Parts: sequence; structure tokens; C-alpha cells
Amino acid sequence: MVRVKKEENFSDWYNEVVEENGLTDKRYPIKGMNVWPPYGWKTMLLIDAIVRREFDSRGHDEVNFPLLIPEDQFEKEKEHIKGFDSQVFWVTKAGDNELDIRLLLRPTSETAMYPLFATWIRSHADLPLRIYQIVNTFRYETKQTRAFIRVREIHFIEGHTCHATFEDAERQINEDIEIMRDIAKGLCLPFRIHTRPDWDKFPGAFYTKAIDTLLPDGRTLQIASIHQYRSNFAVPYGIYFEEEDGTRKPVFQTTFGLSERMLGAVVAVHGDDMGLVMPPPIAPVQAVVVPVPVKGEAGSIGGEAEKVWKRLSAAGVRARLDSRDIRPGNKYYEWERKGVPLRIEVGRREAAEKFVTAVRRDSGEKSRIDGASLEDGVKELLDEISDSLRRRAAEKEKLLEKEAAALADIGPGLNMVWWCGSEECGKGIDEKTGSSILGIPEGKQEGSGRCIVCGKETGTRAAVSRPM
RNA sequence: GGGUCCGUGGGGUAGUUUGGCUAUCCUUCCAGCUUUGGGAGCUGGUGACCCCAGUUCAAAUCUGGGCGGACCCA
Repeated sequence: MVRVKKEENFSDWYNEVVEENGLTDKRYPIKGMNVWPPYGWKTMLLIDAIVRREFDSRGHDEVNFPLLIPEDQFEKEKEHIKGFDSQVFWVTKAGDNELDIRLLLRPTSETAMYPLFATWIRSHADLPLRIYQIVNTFRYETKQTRAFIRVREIHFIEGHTCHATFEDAERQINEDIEIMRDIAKGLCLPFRIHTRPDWDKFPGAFYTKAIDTLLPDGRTLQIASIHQYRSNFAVPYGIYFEEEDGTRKPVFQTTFGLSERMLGAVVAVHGDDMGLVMPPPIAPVQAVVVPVPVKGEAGSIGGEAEKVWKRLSAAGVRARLDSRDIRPGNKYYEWERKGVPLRIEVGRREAAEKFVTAVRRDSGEKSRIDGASLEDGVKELLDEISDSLRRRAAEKEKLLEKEAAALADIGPGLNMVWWCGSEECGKGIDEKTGSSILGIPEGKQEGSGRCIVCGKETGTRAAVSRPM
């Protein structure tokens, strides 16, 4: 098998690395619907655990709504249905009978939840309502699919909130950004926030803020999005509440969506030519203990390695003992490809002198951890690896950002341009360069310049890139 | 929406043009021997022509349909 280098052919490298190291199995015979094997699923569950921790600790409650939505219920918000119409899976038959009211597989759960919200919310005392769910959603992608990044069955995390005022909904959006910061910290991923142009916002939304990450090939990947709905859904779905003065008003709503794309971004950003590099907070195996036996002492060295493994497990480190009867070099190779952050070697020297050898996946650096401080030493190293991954990713990301004064300057990476704000010029960039406007970046609106397309004076900066 | 190409063990492939022997090689997996501080070696073994129909003495190979996949253009 020819190994592909990451910088030479990112696309092939990605496909190979996710499939060969047990993150996904693409052999299931439906396009865009892949199997989660144990290693990949465990990683996703660890990401989900961080998500749950961040939502729960801020008072959001987890729920679970049905997969199927009746057609009439789906169709109440006109923009929304228009946006999803072409990619909905339908259930039209049950057994031999045609259904009177067709059912669809949720492409997202607004229209499943909102009729219930209308019954849950009576008065201002019921607000804010803040819930989320982690479920699979379905979208019939016709374009090329890619593991974790473009799929038809999506591992989706959706937060939904209802508020008494627009301002309170805006506060929620700021909190969503905080939640995103904390989740991204666990993934060791940098990200940027872009307010999407009007023609690219979520169907039915008032506005959309997207969380974008730069991939090493200079494209961008949207890993999350935050939507302000105002009362666009509350009115058609009848989600009204009674104010203290007795007046009846529609609620203000927001949503926050995340998905397995986060895992795709982790693979793309941190991986290298040897394979995966798993950030310690989400690594299914944080440290693998490998005995290095010599003739006649295999038994005692194996025993030492087992003790090390048990101590680490007891201390809360996700550790694994690899006692298979194959040569140590073979084990190193396998676990490196799987991206395990730390390898702990226990051989004759270690056993005799009461220490272990730790080898970092991110840098290859070897160090000696004294037996007495094994647990603390390993945890410290894992933290250092996380910090170093964050630093390295942020540095690489910064290199991908540049100024573009003319259309000809627009290339791979994140291009910062002046934009007059018109749809014509915005879409013109796409037509002429193949890159499109991601949106208005957070906190970069200073000074003024001439629109990169029409030359009109403007104070608006926009980020332009090729989306994945 | 329009077009092009492809489907051979778990993975990667040869063979298809010009129908014909026990379907090639690498890897994975299993067993034994052997070995163990960076992917060991030897021997043996398991395992495949996407599905249906047709042409033919004979189909992985040709024809039609289906299913699945990849790519290009709008």
C-alpha cells in the first residue's frame, strides 16, 4: 500500500487515515452513511461528553425527540421548507399501505420540536427554555460525500432556546460562543466566527453566525453554526407566551448546531504523515503501555507493565496495556498511526531502575518518568501535549490568513477583502475566483477601503475562502 | 439537470481490448516453528469475479437491465 503524504494530497490522505485507523468504515452500501467502528465511536462519544458537560453546566437540559416528522407539520415555515425540500428523505409507505400524511426523516429538528414548545410554554415564567439533543439527522446529499465532513446521516448536536425578548436571545448567542470556545479547547482547535451573508444563512433564520476552521489545504470547514430566529418560527408554530401585563407575544428563538464535522476537523488539523494525532482530551487511548521483553524475563517485564497500566487506569488516565505476542516495533507503529498521545515503554532497564520511558506522539520526544511520580508525570505530559497541539494549530492557522486587495490576489487560505455588501458583488467573487464569502468576521471591522469587485468605498471587511 | 468512467478475497490489484488451463501478486487474518529496545523470518491455511437475464460448446471478459461507487460540466 502506498502511503499518501498530507501536504501532497490532502484529500487522499484524509480518506486513508480515517478508514485505516478505525475511525470509520465506509463499506456500508449507502452513499454517505458510514459505520462507526469502536475507535471512532469512542472518540465521538468523548466529544459528546465534552458537549454535554458544557451545555449541562450552563443549565441546558438534554431531551430526545422522534426521528419522523409529519409533512404538514414540516411545512409551516415557508423559507425553512424551501431550504431543505431537495434533500429530505421521505417515508411514504407503512407495510403495504400508502400513508395519508407522509413522514420525513428530520433534516434538523425545529419542526419536530416547535409544536411541542407551543404547549410547553404558557407564560413568561416558562422562559427561557433551553434544551439540546444529540441525535442522527438525515439529508440527501447529491454531491460527493466524505467521512464526517459531508454525510447523509449526520451525528447532530442541536441546542434550541426560547426567550421573552430579542435581547435575551442575543445573550444566548454570546453564551453559545463561550460554549464553543470551551468545546474547541478540548479539541485543541482554533476557529473563527463569521456572520454569513443573507443568501447563505440558515433557511428561516434572521441571521446566522458560523464557526469556521481552516484546514491545512487552505479550505475552510464549517464545524458549527448559531442562528438567531427572532420570531420567524414562533409565529407559524404558535409559540406564544403571556407577559406580566397579560399581553400575548411570540417568543424569540435561537439554535446552536454542531456535528461530527468537529472530528473531521480534528483529524485534518492535527494529523501528520504517520497518521492520526489525537488530542488527549478526546483520545480513546491516552497512553498505551508497551512491554519490551528480553529473553528469559518476558514474564517479569510483562508483570511490571501490567502494574504501570493498572496504576494509570486507577488514576483516571485512559490507558491500555498492549501485551500481544508481536514485536514491540510493530506495536509502536500501530499506535502511532492511531494517534495515541503517549506511549509508555517498560523494559529491562525500566524494571531494574524503577522508571518508565514516555514517548510523545506529537513531537516524538522521549522522557523518563520516575516510578514514584508515574501518575502525575503522565498527566502533566498529556496536558503539555494538549497545549502544544493548540499552539501549533493556532500558528498554522495564522499563516493561512492574508489580505487580498484585488480579485487576482484571492487564493487558498482565508482572504480578507473589502466588500460593499451587495449580493451582486458577493456572488461575483464566487463566479470569478471559485472562492466565496464566508461572511463578516467578528471584531475586524476597522477603517475603510474599496469593494474588491465594484470599487465602491466601504467600511465592511469580509472573509473569503473555498469551503470544503 | 447533462456527460464520462468504474465494480475481481477484509484492503490494494493482474487478467477484460482478442471469451478457453487450478483467476495473478502484495497486504490483512488463522495455525505452527522461531523471534522480541522501531513494522522480523520460514512453512502451511482461510478467503473474490456486484445482482438478474441473454449470446455461446465455453463468460470475470460480449449484450441488455438493475444496484453500488468515482469524476467532469451547468
